[in-house]
Amino acid sequence: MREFGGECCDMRGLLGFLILFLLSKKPMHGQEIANELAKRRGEKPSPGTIYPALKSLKDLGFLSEEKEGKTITYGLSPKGEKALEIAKKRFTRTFLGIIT
Amino acid sequence: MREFGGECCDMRGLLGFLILFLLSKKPMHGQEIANELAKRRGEKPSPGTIYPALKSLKDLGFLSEEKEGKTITYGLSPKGEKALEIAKKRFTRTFLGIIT
DNA sequence: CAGATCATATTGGATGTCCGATATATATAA
DNA sequence: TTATATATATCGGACATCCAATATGATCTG
Repeated sequence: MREFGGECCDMRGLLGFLILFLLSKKPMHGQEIANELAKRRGEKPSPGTIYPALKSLKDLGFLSEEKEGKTITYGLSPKGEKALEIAKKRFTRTFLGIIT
Repeated sequence: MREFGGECCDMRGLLGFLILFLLSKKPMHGQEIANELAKRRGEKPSPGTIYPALKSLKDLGFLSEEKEGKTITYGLSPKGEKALEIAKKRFTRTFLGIIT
């Protein structure tokens, strides 16, 4: 049970969900997202984590992107917003009562 | 990204955490825990999921148990309560703002 | 134009998570 | 006693997650 062995409570499986949530607050590019996740998690996700995650979300049609020079600013597509709402409901039902 | 492919938002990596939380509310045996998880998740975890998870938590010294016939009622040990508090803090910091 | 820096991207692999199938033990029913 | 149901337990393996290392491309500075 990895989440209590010292690296308690990582976000296994919920990374995409967290990214969608963060992007719903404010459009960001990859590094900004990584930094924002670092604040929450305590550790900055590696490039090999963040970019494949973004690619997956993009492939699912959940992201809008705007390229400007070397940076790509991501936001939520309408499909992404819808997916986030559904995911939020499930997340809330599953973890209800834990956050007090 | 499995959590949006149709089986959105499973609890990957947070199963042990959820079990500790449930047991902090009320001591339960394996099947009760599985049923309680079913309510939250929508799907009942299989025996191959729930019992290894309980074993891990037990091996970590987080559970107290009381055997009575064929059922084993689990509760939290002092060590388990402490671990839950720490895990709750991390969870809250990570997912703050998502549950509205 | 080099050289440095930053953002993005890919890939290989170690590890973790969870399920299905199966097995054991206890209790209940016929 | 035999059959059935329920709770617990284990094992093998499919799949997912995430990181480290590395590579690509753009921007800036000397």
